[in-house]
Amino acid sequence: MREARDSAAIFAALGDETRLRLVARLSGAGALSITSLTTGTRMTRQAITKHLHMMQSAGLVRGTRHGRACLWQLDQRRIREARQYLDAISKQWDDALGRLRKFVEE
Amino acid sequence: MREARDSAAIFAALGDETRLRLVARLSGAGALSITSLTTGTRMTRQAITKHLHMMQSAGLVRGTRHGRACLWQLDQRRIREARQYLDAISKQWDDALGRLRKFVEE
DNA sequence: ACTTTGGGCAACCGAATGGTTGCGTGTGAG
DNA sequence: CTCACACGCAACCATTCGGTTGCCCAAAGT
Repeated sequence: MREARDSAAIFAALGDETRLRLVARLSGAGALSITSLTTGTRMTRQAITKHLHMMQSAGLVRGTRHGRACLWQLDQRRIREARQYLDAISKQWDDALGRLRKFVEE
Repeated sequence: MREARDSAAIFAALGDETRLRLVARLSGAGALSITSLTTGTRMTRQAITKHLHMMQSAGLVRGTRHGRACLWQLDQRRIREARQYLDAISKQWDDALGRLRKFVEE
């Protein structure tokens, strides 16, 4: 199984309501600037910036300067990694249930 | 899409190395007591207890008293919910890419 | 009956989190 | 050129988090 530390970082990055909303928004819009991401959040631009940097250090998102704006977009690979981790957990769980059933039957 | 708050709680519960290890262990073993979960962690039993309670309040895990031991096991539904959330994000992302491509082509 | 063993509760602690404000800076629009 | 706009940086704050210690309780083992 994948290293627990890295996966934990991804999940931690997703484990905040504000950040999850940002991810949802980015997943539908492609790339957005910080100020446009700030509108509708009743939070400061700095708060959003912090969240974005946090997600970037987790590899969930990346931002590129474009003129005087800074456009941020998802990096979908990490999302896939997280999905795979959950898949592995589910599979292991199912296997364990299967073994248990087999054990009970014998 | 599902309420962001609940999903964030699930991801937050998964977003810690210790807890993720507990989940991995529980997914393979079925049901374990607190002390048996503590062995091999170089942490106090109380720390593990706190993590378990935290995960329980997120719906990830549930514990039932059994004699003087307390057995904890995964609740796989929340893991599925988390997977579905990530699936939705991925799908939305793919759709957005598709629209972008279409837009560029026209 | 006495002692181990598995666990709960509460207080305490340092460090990280989530958020704000204030100020400085480069870029682009008018 | 000038000014507004989008952003970065740093300090600061309250709260939460991850973890420990100490004490106590009840269930089992001997």
